[in-house]
Amino acid sequence: MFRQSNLGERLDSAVSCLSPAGSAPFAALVALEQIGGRRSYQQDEEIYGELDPADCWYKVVSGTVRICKLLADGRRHIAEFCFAGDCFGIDLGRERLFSAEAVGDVTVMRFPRGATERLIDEQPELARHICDMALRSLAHAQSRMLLLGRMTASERVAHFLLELAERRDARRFVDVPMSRNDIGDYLGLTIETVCRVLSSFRREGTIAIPTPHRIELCDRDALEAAGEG
Amino acid sequence: MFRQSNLGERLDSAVSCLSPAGSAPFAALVALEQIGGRRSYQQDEEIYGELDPADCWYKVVSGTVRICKLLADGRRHIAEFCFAGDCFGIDLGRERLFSAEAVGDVTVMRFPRGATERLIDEQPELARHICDMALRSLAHAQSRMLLLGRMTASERVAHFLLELAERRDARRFVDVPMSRNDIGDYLGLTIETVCRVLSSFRREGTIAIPTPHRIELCDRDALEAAGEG
DNA sequence: ATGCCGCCTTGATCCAGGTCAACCGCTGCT
DNA sequence: AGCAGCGGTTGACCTGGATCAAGGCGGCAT
Repeated sequence: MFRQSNLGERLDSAVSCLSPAGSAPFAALVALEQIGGRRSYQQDEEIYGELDPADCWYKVVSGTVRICKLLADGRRHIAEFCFAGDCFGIDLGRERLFSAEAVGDVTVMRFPRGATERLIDEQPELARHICDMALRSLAHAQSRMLLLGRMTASERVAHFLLELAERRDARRFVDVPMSRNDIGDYLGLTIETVCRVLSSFRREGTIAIPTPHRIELCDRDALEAAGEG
Repeated sequence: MFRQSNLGERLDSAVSCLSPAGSAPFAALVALEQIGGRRSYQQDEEIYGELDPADCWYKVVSGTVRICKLLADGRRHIAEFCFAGDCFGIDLGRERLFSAEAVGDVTVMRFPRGATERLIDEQPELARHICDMALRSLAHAQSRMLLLGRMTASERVAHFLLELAERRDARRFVDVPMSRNDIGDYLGLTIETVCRVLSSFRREGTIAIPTPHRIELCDRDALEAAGEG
């Protein structure tokens, strides 16, 4: 639908972190690059917090970002992980509803909202592209709702590993930049349950865990079977 | 941001069922109405099924629609309920990932996808409006993920009642067109748990249940407290 | 090197919500 | 009227995953 751009990076995401269609029109993307500024964050540094003004959006250059929310009683929910090429922080309201934090060291491009809206007015194709990304994210959010609402712990973890492998273009060895705690909060499980499921997959020979942050998919079929009834 | 339209109906939704911003530009909406056709469905009739071609989208005129997915083993997940004014079936792919069914008797407007895309090309403002709707739905999907991933049964049901009241503009008496089963599949609970939580709210005087499909919110504060820690 | 600290892993126990089952009450059919 | 069927409600019991607790292990500072 859209002409292939040579900027190379995808405009991925999901819920205020939009997922990639094809590529946006070349001219629009070049113009976008003009208004963005580069910025880096250390491990666990906050990129923005809940209730901060939502006056800009971001694209991950390198590293991993988590989009999350903390409830009053300490429960935490991670809405999304964003990897290199993914966009996040595209919100409608004036204030952030979620916070964004660096999982490891992270570099991002930062785009002011005002300039982007002006750009959209000049280049209507851009609106269509963002619309596309939003709809794609919506579909992703849908499948996550299904996962959170109706899937068992094993199904969630299997699904997570496969998603991770796909999004990071990994065939056999997947590196897992986030902590077990982060995984738990992303999947609606506790850290202990995540560990136990991973261990049981390992015992069954489905995966190997050379280090906690590197997982080998030994039997992808078994994983896919575990990921969906 | 957008001029108020006098078409009266909102373009609501969430995940392939988009939520309302303000109103789209008048001219664009008038043009939209031109290409739509009206159609009615009986209770539990399928409007479209999974894997059907996604060649059109819909707007609810009257009644309630459920957007859902059935897993192989019979587990069902309801992604969204759509009420009068809400849009649904705006998908990116060629095939439906979810099905849409009439909760009760339903009347919808049906819009061909091709004609809509041509209209968007002519009226770029429309793309921006759809983008807006998609982002709004994304925010809604986010909060549902939090609910499904991290909230207790009581919190889910309280949240559901408040959401229902708000979306249907009800102050004290909320009518509940869907079955307990539908509610369970929407909230990631069983029918029995939904019943039990409703009964416990009733026992505490938070709500009254004159009929199964009509609920009185007697103590909204208590409900709001139950809906969020 | 050594000791501390944070993250991961594993085991033991608990409980919220699922499962199974009975029954109620309404509706529609004979 | 009588009865069958279906959705809703309630009770008894079970279980998957949470919670609580105890190490293990690697990295880093002293």
